[in-house]
Amino acid sequence: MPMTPSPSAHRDIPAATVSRLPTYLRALHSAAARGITTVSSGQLASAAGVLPTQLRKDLSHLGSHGVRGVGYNVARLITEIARALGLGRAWPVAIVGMGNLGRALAAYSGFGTEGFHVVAVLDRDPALVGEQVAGLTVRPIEDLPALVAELGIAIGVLATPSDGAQTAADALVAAGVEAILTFAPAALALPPHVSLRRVDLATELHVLAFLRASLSDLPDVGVAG
Amino acid sequence: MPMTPSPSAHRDIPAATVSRLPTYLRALHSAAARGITTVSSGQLASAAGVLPTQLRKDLSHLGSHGVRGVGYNVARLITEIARALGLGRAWPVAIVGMGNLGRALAAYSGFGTEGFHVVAVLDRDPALVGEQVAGLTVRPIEDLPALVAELGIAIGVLATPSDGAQTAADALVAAGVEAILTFAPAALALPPHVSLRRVDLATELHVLAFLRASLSDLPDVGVAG
DNA sequence: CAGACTTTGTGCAACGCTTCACAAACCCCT
DNA sequence: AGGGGTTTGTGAAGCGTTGCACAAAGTCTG
Repeated sequence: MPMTPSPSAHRDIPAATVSRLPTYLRALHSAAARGITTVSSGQLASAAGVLPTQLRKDLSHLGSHGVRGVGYNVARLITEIARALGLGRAWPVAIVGMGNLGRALAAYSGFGTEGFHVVAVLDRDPALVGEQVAGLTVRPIEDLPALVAELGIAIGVLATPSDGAQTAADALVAAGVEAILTFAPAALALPPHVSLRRVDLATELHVLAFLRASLSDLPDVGVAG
Repeated sequence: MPMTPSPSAHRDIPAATVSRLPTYLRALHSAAARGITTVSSGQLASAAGVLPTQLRKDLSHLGSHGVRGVGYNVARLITEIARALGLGRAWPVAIVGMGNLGRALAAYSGFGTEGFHVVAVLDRDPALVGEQVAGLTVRPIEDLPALVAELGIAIGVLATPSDGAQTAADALVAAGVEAILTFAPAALALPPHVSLRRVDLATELHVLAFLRASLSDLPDVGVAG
């Protein structure tokens, strides 16, 4: 079995590790921009807000190797992480739902790096169709199959209200999109081969309220000034 | 203060459970709105997208008790979860950074439920100060201490670019805010008593790219129609 | 009132992730 | 060339979370 002997650490990267790799990548880009060519696990870890041990264990899953006594080559590590994450190709993104959040996401600069590009914005509301948002014309949902085929859209972002989320998700899946990022606080039913990622702003606030409230319960902390 | 002896399961609720409670709460509100007064763990779990066992274990940390053979009383469970999360009081929120994202968050309806209210919006840029956003006047960062004292602000939301995030966070902490939700993709250094929660949109896209890419690597899935 | 049925609550095992401790490997200086 | 210092890579322990299996507890029917 060939199986590409050395650089085949593709799979079996723990999910927790994957979710930290983008942070490492950002810190590495920042270091490279400052002309730094080598970093130790301690430096990189503190830039990323994790422990050095965790960074090293994370990196060990990549098959990437640092140099003992020296550290990691910044440029090489950037390449390794980018490859592990599947970057290095273009990732055309479509955003469905052009309310406040959808507009902000369309204009958000964080969505325009590392190969991610918003190439289509859509809305169900005919009143919004045809408007210009972040340099793009708002299209109706019915255009999705054509847009996906034409632009190679690989990721769909749902910024619709909760009630429209399932319908919009179904439309994305029907059009061939297999990765969805949703901001709608609703449980979506999707085929198993579609990857889903949820960002729930209300939940984050609730968790913070819980943390803050249990803080106040504590006997002697944070009361006196 | 009486201290309410029996229902004091406040602390030692697992973090994973806390992060699911808001979802349950939302499903319960939806059920209540439809006139449903009793739900089984199976029904509620499927509405929330988790397994019934997990729902029951989560709920067991609340001290709340359902009725065997019947299920949970919707109204009572709403009260129990809300109390566990520290809801039932007002949570004034301040948003720092009035770029695209900050504006969208200020107008986002999901931030206006369950006692959460955006009561102040701020920006470092003098050109933005004085503008109206979502019915509020943009204030300069220097006003934070006065606003926190006056409005009882308990939660700060950071929607600034990465470079300004640490400064803005310091200003929030100095003003007395002890819970921060940040959208800036930067590692923040904060005093240990301040609760921090990060939402990183770029990371979510990267993770999706990884999931999508490993999907394509798979031998025989999703290729043929 | 008894027995069948339903649904909750929970001890326990399995799993994954994090952290520690330490050996292996490399550089640099003399 | 050798020794000291530094940093990586990883086995193993510790911890929290998930999922299972089953007993306990309640309702409903005859």
